[in-house]
Amino acid sequence: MNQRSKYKTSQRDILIDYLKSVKSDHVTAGDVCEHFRSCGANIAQATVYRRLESLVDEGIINKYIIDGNSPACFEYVGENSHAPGEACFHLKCEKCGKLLHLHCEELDQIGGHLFKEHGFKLDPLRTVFYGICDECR
Amino acid sequence: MNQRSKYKTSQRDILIDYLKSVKSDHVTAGDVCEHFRSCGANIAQATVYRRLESLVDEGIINKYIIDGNSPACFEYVGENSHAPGEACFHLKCEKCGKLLHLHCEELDQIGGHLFKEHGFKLDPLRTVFYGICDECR
DNA sequence: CTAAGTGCAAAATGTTTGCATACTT
DNA sequence: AAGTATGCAAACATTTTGCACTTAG
Repeated sequence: MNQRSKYKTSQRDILIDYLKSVKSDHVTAGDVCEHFRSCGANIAQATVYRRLESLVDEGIINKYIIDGNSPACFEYVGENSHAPGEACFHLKCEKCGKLLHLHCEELDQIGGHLFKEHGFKLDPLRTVFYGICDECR
Repeated sequence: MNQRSKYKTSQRDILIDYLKSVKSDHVTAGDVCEHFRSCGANIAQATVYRRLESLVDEGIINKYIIDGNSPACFEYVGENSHAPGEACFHLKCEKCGKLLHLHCEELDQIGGHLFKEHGFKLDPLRTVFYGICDECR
């Protein structure tokens, strides 16, 4: 953690551009590598993982760990970001595997509650709610 | 999923006994293997993983995926269980790594809210809240 | 020039699988 | 006897690492 990039390399730029271009889609490190392989941008897998990690630390992208055995996924959230309003909750259906994004005022409050009552500063970006979605019931 | 055990084997019993004996502690599959290795109970790693998975499906133990890169951990919750009152929330500190258990009325309501407003049936056993704990701030 | 980033291939980690054998029912 | 579980080792998938080389500042 806290491994922010210090040099501006072409690989870093290309990576950001790609993430920006698929904005709001969640892509895995594998997806990114695959994309670069197919479009001829030769960026090593290790670099993808390393840069992805540092971009997370810089707040340019978010990392979501949806479930232990599938790869983590990443999402562009903006270079001048940390706009707290942008954060959305993630609901993962245990049945169909779908990942739902949810903006909800009321849910926002649980962060405040956890903080005030339990001294716990919730990180909505890392937190995923598991359950069964509407369609699957 | 849904791979409940059909035969009652000695390995299954020994596994349950062990999980019961460390009740309320979270142990990883690795911990379990290690324990069996050191105490002479020769149970293969594959069996540990297979039985752990089926015990989860039977509701005898719970599985928590704390974060993508560390192993999942398991906790005994009882053979005649599924007592809904037992469910507690899990808070994971991203800094010190501590895993906190939390019983909270108010939090219980978010399940109801998600269900009524968003048609999502929350599974509190699988859901882990990430953030920074009291001590680490 | 120096610190940081890159690519490659190899290692590490946690979990799953194929298959022959052994155990439950 | 039929069906399931076990043990072993090998396979997997994702992510990390070591090291020589290149690049940005």
